[in-house]
Amino acid sequence: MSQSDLKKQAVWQVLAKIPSGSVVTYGQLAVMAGFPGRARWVGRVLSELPADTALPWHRVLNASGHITHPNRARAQALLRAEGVTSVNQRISLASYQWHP
DNA sequence: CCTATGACCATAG
DNA sequence: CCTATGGCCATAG
Repeated sequence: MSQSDLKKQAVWQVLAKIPSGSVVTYGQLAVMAGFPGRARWVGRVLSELPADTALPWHRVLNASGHITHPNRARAQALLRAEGVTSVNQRISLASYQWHP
């Protein structure tokens, strides 16, 4: 078990707790996992998730409420099924952002 | 060691 | 809205 694996697990655990119908930003996820200022790294961790993961990767957006994931259509479809709507590719963080 | 590259971010213009 | 800049940092070459 390497240190980097443990750090990634911290991210996965926080991600798993994000409830359906809400979203968080990469920066927030980084803070919640205990790595403030490392949003970029979090994005990298998510990019390594297997395609068939059960984790809600689609609930993570960039700071401006845009889906940055390569497969935007899929992420948007999943979010819409949870009641999260977007206007012009933009999601209102004010309305959906998760506040633990 | 150095450079390049990201599912990023805040700020400035 | 857009680009540029500086910061962040693991990974790859």
